[in-house]
Amino acid sequence: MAHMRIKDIAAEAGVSPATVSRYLNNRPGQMTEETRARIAEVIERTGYRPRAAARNLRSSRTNLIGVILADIANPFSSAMLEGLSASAAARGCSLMTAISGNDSAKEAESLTRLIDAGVDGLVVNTCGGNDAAIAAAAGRLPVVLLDRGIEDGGIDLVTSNNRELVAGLVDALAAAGSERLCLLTEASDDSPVRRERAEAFTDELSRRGLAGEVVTLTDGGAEGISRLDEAIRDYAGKKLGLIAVNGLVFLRLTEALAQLGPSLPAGLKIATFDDYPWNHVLFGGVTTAAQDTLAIAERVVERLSERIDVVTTTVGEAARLAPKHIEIPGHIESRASTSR
Amino acid sequence: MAHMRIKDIAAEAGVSPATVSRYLNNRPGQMTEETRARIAEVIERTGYRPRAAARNLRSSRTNLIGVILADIANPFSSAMLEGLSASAAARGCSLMTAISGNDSAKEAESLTRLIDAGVDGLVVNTCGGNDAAIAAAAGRLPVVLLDRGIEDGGIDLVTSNNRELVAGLVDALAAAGSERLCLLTEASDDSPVRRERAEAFTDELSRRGLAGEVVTLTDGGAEGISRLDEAIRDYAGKKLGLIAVNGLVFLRLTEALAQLGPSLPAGLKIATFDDYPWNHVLFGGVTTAAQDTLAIAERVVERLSERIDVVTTTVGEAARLAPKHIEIPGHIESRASTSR
DNA sequence: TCGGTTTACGAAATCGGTTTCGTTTCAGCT
DNA sequence: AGCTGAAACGAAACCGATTTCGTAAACCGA
Repeated sequence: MAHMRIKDIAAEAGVSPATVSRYLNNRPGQMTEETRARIAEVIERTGYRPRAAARNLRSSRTNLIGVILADIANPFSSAMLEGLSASAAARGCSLMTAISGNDSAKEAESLTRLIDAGVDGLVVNTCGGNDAAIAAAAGRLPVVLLDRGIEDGGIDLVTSNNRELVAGLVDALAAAGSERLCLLTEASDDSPVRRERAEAFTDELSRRGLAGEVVTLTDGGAEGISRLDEAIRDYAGKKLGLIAVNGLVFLRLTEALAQLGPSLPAGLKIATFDDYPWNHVLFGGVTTAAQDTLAIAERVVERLSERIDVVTTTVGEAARLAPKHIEIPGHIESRASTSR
Repeated sequence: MAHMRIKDIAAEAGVSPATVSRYLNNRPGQMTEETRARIAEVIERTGYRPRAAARNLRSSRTNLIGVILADIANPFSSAMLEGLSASAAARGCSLMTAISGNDSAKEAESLTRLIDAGVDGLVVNTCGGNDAAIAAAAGRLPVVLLDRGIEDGGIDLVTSNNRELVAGLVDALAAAGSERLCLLTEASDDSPVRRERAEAFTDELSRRGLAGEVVTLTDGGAEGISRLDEAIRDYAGKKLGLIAVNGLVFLRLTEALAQLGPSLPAGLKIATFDDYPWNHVLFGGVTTAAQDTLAIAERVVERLSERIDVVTTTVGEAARLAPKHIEIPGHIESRASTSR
């Protein structure tokens, strides 16, 4: 037979389609061990697979999770995607992905495209500029924000414990003898993550009575680099410690320092966020605040599943889950760049 | 109204559901400019969005493209994903992604999960071990292989023009004065890509009358590195040139060379495949065979779309498209590591 | 003016599952 | 035996679009 339908299976097994459906979804309406076995045998023998579209239509459930990522070039994002994929698969769900490439318009378009496709829930690593649209989406279906929140609040958010990680890096630099610290950021990146890290940084400095500041590199290589040189010169002889607020800033920092020579100027210590592969290699190893991407992904999917279950179970508007900010601890990889 | 259905729109516009459907899919059966406008107005006003599941069921088309990636940590893969996402979106399709993590079992599972979900076609960057399953899948729906072919053949394959890229790297090294060349590979990687590059490498050497060989690093850091040291020592004083067969091998090479100092031993030249971000930084810039990931992605989606159209259009088994191997030219980024 | 095509559109079947609402059967209890 | 309640299952409605088929009106050339 070209295409088996549930009624064919039912006929073959001598039961009704309803019973086969119950079997497929192992529903509470129990069935005899014998009929169960008979249906199983027929399905096994014929290699029958239920048509997802039909199932989706009637049950208005797709087992699809939409994922919108801001920047897949960022290893954080790709690690996240792998984690999400695994966690979703473990729950029998597939991922529909869209990449916004840090373009708000594309992000908005992805939002509607995924919702129109009927995803059960949405994971959004927003690039910003769509707070209203995201809030609206969250009103229509479960949404969990990944790494970057939106102003509104009211939506679940899963991030690393940035304050702790910042403290860890400051620790490492201080222990390595740095007397003044700079947190390097980029002008173009005004994300909540960057802001949170910057705040935590200044808080941490004042808590410890350390000198330092947040240095924003303007975009466009040359200017940013000269700005950096300046910062380094300013502190020359004062045991400077640098923290790159993310992996991209760290790369730019590396390029800038390259002209000063392959190893760090005496007394200069470096640390960075995001555990990129090259962190093991550059400067003989850079001390890194590593995020636990797998754990983050797992929590995101877990949380989303909870919400999806609530939506499909609850009748009224009661029993809503209160929005949470879930923080996943990361850890510090101490490497050569902060050895004494 | 809670959920608008097409019949509601039809009633509101004073036409039949069939006409609204024609409007939604702008079908050949033309309609009056006036009714078109009336329908458009109602849809606009009500914010109606057709239910994808219903549409999928009836038309047995989902506008979904399944993507299975072997290793998302590889920047090649993430760049590819971004390209695929963009190309698919341009055709009104969404991506369903699965990450096999180079695990054959997961790949097989992803294969059936995506097919069951009803994707219109499949892009597979296989990790190997599922040739039969993939060939079977290709018999049931359009499949395009990405970067890695399978033995069978008979399935479309899109790759870079590896032979040309190998020749380009050999060129660069020869021009930089290298007298003996090594292509560094890893034992665990027995992919067709690696084999093709290795073949092209030896062909190219003999064509030019250059000395050299393929060196396979055994896996597990220590042993691989000692093997590399050996290779380097063997050729000491003979102007050695090294080519890393891919970005991961290059990273390991870098670690191994780190103990020899931050800059290259005199006379040692290096080049690598895959334009990773750190290639700009390490050794002051590494000459790289860069693949045109965007072009590859575009061709993959284009080819898949062709096949999908053929499937949904053609009645009989006639008019099949012959399988093709499409090669996309890349280019060589000359950097400091191969300057004279 | 009249047969023959198009064109614009509607009625109803259809896609293939799930879900609701019975109905039958049978064990357990009085 | 008669009653009750639960367990096992079937009949038929249903999800919301698309698609086929048919028809009335408009158009067109002779």
